[in-house]
Amino acid sequence: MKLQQELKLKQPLASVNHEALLSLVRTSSLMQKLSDRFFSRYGLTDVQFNILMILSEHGRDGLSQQELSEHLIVTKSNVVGLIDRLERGGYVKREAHPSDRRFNQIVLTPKGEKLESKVEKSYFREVDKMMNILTASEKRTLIQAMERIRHYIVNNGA
Amino acid sequence: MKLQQELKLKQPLASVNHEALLSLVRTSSLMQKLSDRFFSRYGLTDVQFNILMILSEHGRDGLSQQELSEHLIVTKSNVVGLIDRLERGGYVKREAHPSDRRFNQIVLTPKGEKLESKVEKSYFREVDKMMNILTASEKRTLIQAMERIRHYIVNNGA
DNA sequence: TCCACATAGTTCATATATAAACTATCAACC
DNA sequence: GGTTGATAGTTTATATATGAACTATGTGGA
Repeated sequence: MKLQQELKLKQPLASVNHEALLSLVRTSSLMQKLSDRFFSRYGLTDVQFNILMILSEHGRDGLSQQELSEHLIVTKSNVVGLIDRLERGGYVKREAHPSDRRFNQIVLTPKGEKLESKVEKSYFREVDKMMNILTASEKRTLIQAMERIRHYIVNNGA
Repeated sequence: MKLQQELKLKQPLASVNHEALLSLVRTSSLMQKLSDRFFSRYGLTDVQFNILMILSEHGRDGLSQQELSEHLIVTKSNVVGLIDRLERGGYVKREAHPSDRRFNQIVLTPKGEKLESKVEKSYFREVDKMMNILTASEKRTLIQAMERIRHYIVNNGA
């Protein structure tokens, strides 16, 4: 569907720049909703799955909440609640750092590991299904264009 | 910066599909943060400005909260709080519908109108600055590709 | 007319996100 | 070795978002 109808705009978008921006934002927001539905089948949110996936890359020592916040690109205060909920579900544990008591080492439980590896397979199948709608050339253009936009934001918006 | 570093991934992204998807999601999230900073200069959030802009298109009769929720593509329960906060700030008013007492007609106050028109100018300047980083051809490709992705989501994810 | 159903808005529980203020711990330096 | 400053995590206030359950109102049919 055309953006103008999707957003119920009374007038066509006057500027291609604005149309391109809204295209991107609206698509990302729809992807978010699709991903909410997908992960809720496993009793997870997308962010929770992301944490499980990051932790599964990092083995027995896990990551501190500070490190997690850097991987997730959110504030450390946000991580507190995220880990609280995952801990309540039995998917992760807060363990003491052996030499520095300021740190929590966040590690997957066996239950968390099991769920992660199950969901991950299904997740990548869905990603392929959706993204194969684009041609290889479109994907290259997209990746490249998005990188330039991020470069602009990081160097100007901050 | 390359996505792999931005997301602190230990390994390069195995699939172009996943890389394209994360490009998009990560860029949209950075845009969100940029827009947070932009609108906070005016004491607004991006969603609040969006509401003001939608209302300014719709004149004296305004919109019901239900209609607003359709424009914003959020649930009606979310709109309650959004309008509460805008009303508290003096930017909008809930008015009674003349013939159907179920409806609130949401309209801009003069204060809301004034702020909207001021912020809007500045907003479009910023959009142009950022999106002019892309070539006209990249923007066309982006708009077109995003539309196909949204079509897929609406027809498969629902 | 009254009953059933639909519609608009609200409330509540929950999840995500930030910034600011706070506690606890550690490290470094004089 | 004690003060100073940095770092890790928590708490609180606020904003956004959903879905489910609720109230109030309107509509249409038997």
